[in-house]
Amino acid sequence: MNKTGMPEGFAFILEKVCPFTGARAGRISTPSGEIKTPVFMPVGTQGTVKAMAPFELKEIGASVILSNTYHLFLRPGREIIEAAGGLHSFMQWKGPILTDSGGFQVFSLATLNSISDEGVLCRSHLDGSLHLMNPEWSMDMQRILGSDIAMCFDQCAPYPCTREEAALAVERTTKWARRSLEAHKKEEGKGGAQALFGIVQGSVYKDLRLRSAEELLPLDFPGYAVGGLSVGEPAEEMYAMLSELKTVLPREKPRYLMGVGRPDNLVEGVALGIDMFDCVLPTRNGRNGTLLTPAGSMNIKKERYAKDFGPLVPGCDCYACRTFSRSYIRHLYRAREILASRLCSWHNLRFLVRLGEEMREAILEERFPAFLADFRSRWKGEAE
RNA sequence: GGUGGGAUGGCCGAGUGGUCAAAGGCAGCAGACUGUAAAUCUGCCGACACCGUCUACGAAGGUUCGAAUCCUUCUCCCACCA
Repeated sequence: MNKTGMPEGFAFILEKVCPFTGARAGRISTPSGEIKTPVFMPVGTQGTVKAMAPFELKEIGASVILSNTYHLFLRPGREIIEAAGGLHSFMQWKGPILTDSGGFQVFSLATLNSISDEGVLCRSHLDGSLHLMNPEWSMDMQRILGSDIAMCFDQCAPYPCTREEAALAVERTTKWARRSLEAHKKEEGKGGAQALFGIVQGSVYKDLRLRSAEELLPLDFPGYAVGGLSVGEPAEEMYAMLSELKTVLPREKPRYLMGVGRPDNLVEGVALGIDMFDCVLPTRNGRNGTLLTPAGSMNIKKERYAKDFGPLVPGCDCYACRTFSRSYIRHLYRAREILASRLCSWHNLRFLVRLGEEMREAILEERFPAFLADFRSRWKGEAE
């Protein structure tokens, strides 16, 4: 670990900051390659971005993908991942991987869990078996996975939640961040370079967000994530939290807004100083027949597209848009053909990855405010 | 020619005197999806003047306060026998 809190093989260079909005362009170096920011990271929960092969992700322009500690722990399990030589080699994705700690599953699988300071007693959603998940467990598993960026084991408060609940989650998240860091240092001795990011909690309470950040900053993580947002709160609440954190989070470290999201959330997030995003939306919605466009979502299942032989989204450079008509994709979807899921995921992923590229370009070329205004004027939430 | 079984909303298919505009499934239409228990889930799905009325369970007639359900005749389909 060098003097800036950055582990070997990991670095963040802030290339340019938009003086009007605070939008940032940068580069993250990892042992598996470079990530240009702002960046959208496709989610590959079970060691695969659903319906997409690694070479296709490369074609799409994805530079880093997400995977999940909890899911890969339950299946295939620690032993098999270790025997495979880590996740990169197991899933044949050579680029950077960020692993989520399992903290989010504590929240999303709440009915199966009981939480204490020690950790989370979690019933497997697969077979009902009982597991204790805590910072030490998470750091061990993330080391086995061999991700380039690991996340602290945190507690994500639901929305809505009371101040008291949110405060407890912050308190626990801080405790767990210390333990995560401690455990991670020990794991480092076992070889491999991995950056560990801290996660700011605090629900929609400004003071709690600030407290959470204040408590985590001394731990000097090489990157900071904002968690516990996009869990059902109005977008304005999310933006309010981000603007609160904008000046508090260290300028020279990457900032990651977890679980976001929609194109408008990405753009507003970048305008509020965020560098990294991940979301299941492009793949999940893609599998469910919803496509992203500059104006908003469009549902390819609609009857109105039955005889629409134009491209999915005019002007899009993705394989699906370059090749197939709306009518054809609608047909595939209705016929429940697996190619529909693939092509819609393909488009949505490309759309968000490109959005990151476009924002980066705009920031570097010092025209982000115009980009922002243009995006807002086009965005309606729904296409046509 | 005889005997038995059957005909239910776009399709398949429950229902055998009232609580039936009629289960369930499919198809259709619409909506949702934000660190993935999701190729998932939800709603609508006879007509209209839509908190009500009308038309409906092969057709026509009958029994009954009341029928998709019981009776009669007819039409068509299936099986077996001749």
